[in-house]
Amino acid sequence: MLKKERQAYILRQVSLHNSVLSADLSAEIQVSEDTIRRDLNELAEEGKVIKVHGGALSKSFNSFYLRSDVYYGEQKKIIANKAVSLLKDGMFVLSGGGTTVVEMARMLPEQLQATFLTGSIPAAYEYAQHPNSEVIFIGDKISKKSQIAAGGEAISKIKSIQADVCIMGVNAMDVEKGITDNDWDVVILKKAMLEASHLKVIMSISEKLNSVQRIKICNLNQIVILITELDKNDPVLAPYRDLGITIL
Amino acid sequence: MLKKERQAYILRQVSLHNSVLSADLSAEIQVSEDTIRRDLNELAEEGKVIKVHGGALSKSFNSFYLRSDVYYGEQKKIIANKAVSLLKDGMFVLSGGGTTVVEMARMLPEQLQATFLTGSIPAAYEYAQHPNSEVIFIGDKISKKSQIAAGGEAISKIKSIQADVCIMGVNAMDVEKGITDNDWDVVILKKAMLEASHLKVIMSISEKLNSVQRIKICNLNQIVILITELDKNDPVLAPYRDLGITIL
DNA sequence: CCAAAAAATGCAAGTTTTTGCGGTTTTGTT
DNA sequence: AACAAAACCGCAAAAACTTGCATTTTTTGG
Repeated sequence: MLKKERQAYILRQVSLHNSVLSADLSAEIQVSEDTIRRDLNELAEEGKVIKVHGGALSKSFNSFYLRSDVYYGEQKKIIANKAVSLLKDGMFVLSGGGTTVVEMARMLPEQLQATFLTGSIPAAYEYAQHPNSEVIFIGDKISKKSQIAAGGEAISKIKSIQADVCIMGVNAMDVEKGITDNDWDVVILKKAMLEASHLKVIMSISEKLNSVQRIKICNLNQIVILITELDKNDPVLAPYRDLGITIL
Repeated sequence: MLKKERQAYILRQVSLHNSVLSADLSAEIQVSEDTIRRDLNELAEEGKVIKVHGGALSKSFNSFYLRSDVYYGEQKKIIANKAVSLLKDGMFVLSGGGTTVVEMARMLPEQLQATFLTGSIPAAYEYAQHPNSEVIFIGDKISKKSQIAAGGEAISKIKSIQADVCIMGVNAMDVEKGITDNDWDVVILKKAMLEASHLKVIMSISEKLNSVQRIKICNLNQIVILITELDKNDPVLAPYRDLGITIL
């Protein structure tokens, strides 16, 4: 096999799998690992691949795996935009505290006159910037990890109210296992929030779909509306639609 | 799986779920926890994540800074420095929400283990950044003007506690007229805060000395400690010292 | 076609990186 | 203060890399 052929084969494998191991290639092409290494080094010098210890990565690896926060930001803006459309004047909105919620808070239309209840410091801060809406902070001890008020005080306060809509981001969701999270305080809080509101809306970037974390918040059949950055007819969402959830 | 791939996976999990546990990752990727820990340390050194006991946190989630306009930054830093010296381990601190307080919150010594109660969003945010102190947010409707929780709920909550020290900035003070402000909500709140604490400390840049605003909070003889950016023996402060106030 | 030069390949020896493991220390919690 | 989990430390084995060199293959110029 010619050198050029071999390198072409390597490139194909890289673009196919996003990464290759020197040992694998060596076995596949039946040449010594040294040769593979030299090939990879050449390809790396030419800028065709990224050489790493043990093999090589595709150039597009960075955008594929190391999706920047900016990239997530775009998705979250799409979600936030859809969420905003649910809000009407006079509504009582129980709101969580994730980054998606903050994004939504920044996008509220000027004239909206709603009342937001939240226990999240960043979210409250953003809501407070809004000219026509009110913010009520549900106080308690602040959980450092998530910057939200968590504790019996907050829980009982939430339980005592009845909101029109509850909007929150989720950490993980799965058709089988429902909505899950890994922070005990947050779970308790979210449970209470969902119980306290009539219209239960959750927001999630599609990457979090079909993932599970340790502590369960609720089953999916409790959820009324699901917002992702995907088109509402995307096949990935089919199983959720089948559960009777409205997809936005 | 290549090391780089593994680290990329970790980064994705972190930015997706805001936090990860070493044990989880270890199980997911099927490598020893030691390896995960080494990865997390590397990523932390590169500034990609924040390493904590047991796992790591997303950098972006924990660092969206609240903008705070500091006009008299230097003077307020001097004041904040003096105020910090009053705080001791185990203290219950009732804290206001002005820029000076925020400045102070940023200057807390690492090891301080105190509990801060506040109704101010910016202040709570800063306190929450501190590694060893606790923050309890006193919730209520947020007054847009001052970014603090103001209302009957907050008042009655404050009245039900007994703090060691109350630290707040003031808007105007005068030997004759006492401490005054021009925002009704804030006045009510500050009154309650002063009543609820044993050691009453106020902070003010010297410019605000001998000025009066519309609504009265209290007389100066109630105040125990006054902190300004001036030297404690500055003649401007003489009338206040004569009232029996300790000048810092 | 041939021979010299150049390039490519494989191999061996030595070095570096990576990883997991046992034991100890630190940390956080109760 | 006590306990368990997590972090740290040092070590050792395995894998990967480097370098130098000998051998083979390809190229090139008569």
